[in-house]
Order: sequence, then structure tokens, then C-alpha cells
Amino acid sequence: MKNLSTKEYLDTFNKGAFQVSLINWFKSSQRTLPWRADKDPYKIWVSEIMLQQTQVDTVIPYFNNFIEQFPTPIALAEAEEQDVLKAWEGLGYYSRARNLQAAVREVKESYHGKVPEDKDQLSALKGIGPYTLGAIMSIAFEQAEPAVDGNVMRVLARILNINEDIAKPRTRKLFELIVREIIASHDPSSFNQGLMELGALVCRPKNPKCDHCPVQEYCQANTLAIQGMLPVKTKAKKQKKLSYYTFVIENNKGELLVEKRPDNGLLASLWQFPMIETKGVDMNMIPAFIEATFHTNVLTIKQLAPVRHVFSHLIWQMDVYAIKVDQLPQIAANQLMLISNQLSDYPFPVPHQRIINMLV
DNA sequence: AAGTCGGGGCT
DNA sequence: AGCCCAGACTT
Repeated sequence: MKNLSTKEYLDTFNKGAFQVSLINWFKSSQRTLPWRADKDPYKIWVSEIMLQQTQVDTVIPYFNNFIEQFPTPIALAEAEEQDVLKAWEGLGYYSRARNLQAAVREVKESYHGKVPEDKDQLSALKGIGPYTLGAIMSIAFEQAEPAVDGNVMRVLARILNINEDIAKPRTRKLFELIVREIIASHDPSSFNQGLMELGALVCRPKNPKCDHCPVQEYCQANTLAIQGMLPVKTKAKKQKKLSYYTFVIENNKGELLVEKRPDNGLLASLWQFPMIETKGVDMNMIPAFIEATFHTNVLTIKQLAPVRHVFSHLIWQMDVYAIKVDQLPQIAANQLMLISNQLSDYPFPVPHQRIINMLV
């Protein structure tokens, strides 16, 4: 049972009946979500970007605030990048925000601020990949395009007993071919959203609620009682651990030293307290290091609670020190001295937000 | 194809 | 502790 063709997977599949059951279930059981209030393609777009690798309950407050601040593509195009990142603060994958703003600037310049309905024009916009393209085309524009995300692959892997590795890029293409065969051309929006909603509410990764599934009778995994075996997915590698000394440096005016991260790479363009890798640096060298770097005198040094933060592919272990100095004559171009109540004007990643919370 | 890019929720 | 999540981009 490996590497079947699209047609073979669908050999005994009752497409029409499946569509009716799925769409009827979606229309009666869908959650009320803010991006479902209307069919504004911009709002659909923003929601789909935010929902990448991010749970619905996490996105809701960010989406509401974002649309209030940036209600149209033009408004977002004309905003300051730091304000956009501040609205994205804590949501993660910050290049999504950067790419989204670059894309609406393209929409403003090339399409008079109107989200294009053309598939190729939409696909060319930054941050719109295969999934998001299909989601916008089907949900906002009623076009029969596949929108294959993790939910769809899990649901269809179980229904059609597909045991190919969903971590492989080419497996997503197989699912796109299958969806092209079975999508309901009269209501592609409800069909695609129905697959995803089913994955989120019923056909969950663990403990799927098969007894309440509207398409149970079409599901091979249910018939064979192998729901727990599907989908097949190879394991991710373990995260690399990185240890840092992190410095909350306060001068004699009560100002704190913060710095802006580079505009590419991890947590690009966000702000942080200065950090250095602990590797090979003894904690006893910290005062001398601070004094040599900033040409200042260390008055007091106090260790705060350590902060541990897990990313997808690495782990930060931060030893945090609050350091009082008399003054800071030398700071770099990417650094600022701020009083504590100014910190909320700048976007900080979560591990540094935790430090800010320890200061009050 | 593999690596990079966040953060939270669930078990 | 590990896995999951309405993935896209870079190399």
C-alpha cells in the first residue's frame, strides 16, 4: 500500500456524497470567527498569514487589533514597520509581518490597493505560498483551488488511508492533486474550510472524535481502526541549546540600555536587552566586560531569575543580570537608553518580555 | 530536500 | 518532554 496514484487513492471514494456531508456539517457546526464576518479578501489574507503554524485561539485577539489598526491594504502599506511589528509582538515568525507589509505595498502600487483576484498575481506576492494562495482564492473569491495545510493532510490521510510522509514537501503536492479531484466546485470555500474545521474540531491529531464525525462512513482509517497510525510524519530534530548572559543595564538616570536586532535572521528588527553567549566567558568577568565595552563604572550587579525559551529549532538559556552603572558614554547606533515605561513602545520577543515583566 | 523562522497549547 | 498547529522562504 505505497505510492499509489491519485486515481488509485480515489478508486472507491464517493466524492459527491462526501462533499454534501462535509459542507452541510461545516455550515451548521463552524465556529464564529472574526475573519468569517465578511468576505473582505484583505481580512481573509491577514487571517491566513496569522494562522500559519498558529492556533485559532492565539490569533483572534491579534487579528482584531491588527484590523483595527490597519483596516485596509493602503493603511498597512503606509504604516511604520516598527508599528506593524509591535502589533505582531508575541505572535512569532515575524517575517510574516514584514512580508505582508511588503505585499500590501505591492498591492497599493500595482493594483490600486485592491487585492488581485488573479491567481498568478496573488501568488507573486510575498508571503503567499501554495496554501495561502488556495485559501484566499477559495474563501474570498470562490475559486476551486486546493488549500492544503496540516489539517487537510491529516484528515485526508485518514479518510483515504494515505501513509506517505506528510513532512516531505512532495507529499503536499499529492494532496493538492487529490483535492483538485474531490473539491466541490459549487462551494470550494465551504469545502476547504470544512476540511480544516473538521481537522481542528473532530479529526484531531490525538483522540479524534470519530463517533461525532460527519464523514465517518467514508473514512478508511475508521473502518480499519488505524486512526492512531495516520498521518505518517517523520520526527523533527532536537533543538540546539544556546546559553547567554543577558544584561539589564541601568544608568544613573534610571534609563535602561536596549538594542535593535539585525533586520534579518532570528527575531529580525525586534528589540532586546544586550546578550552575549556564555561559552567561554566566566561570570566573574562580567563587570570588567561591561566597563571595557561601555567605558563606564559598574556600581552594583544582581542576578535575576534565569529565562529559558524554546524555539522551533533552538533553546535559549539566559542568565540575567541587573547592572547599575554611573553613566554610559558609549553606546552603538542600534542602541537606545529608555526609561522603563518607554519599553512598551518597542516590539520585544517573548523571552525579553519576560525580563521586562520581572522589572516591575 | 533540508534548514530557518516563534510561540503557545496539549498530552 | 515531545508533538501539534489554517506554512513560506532560503540555500
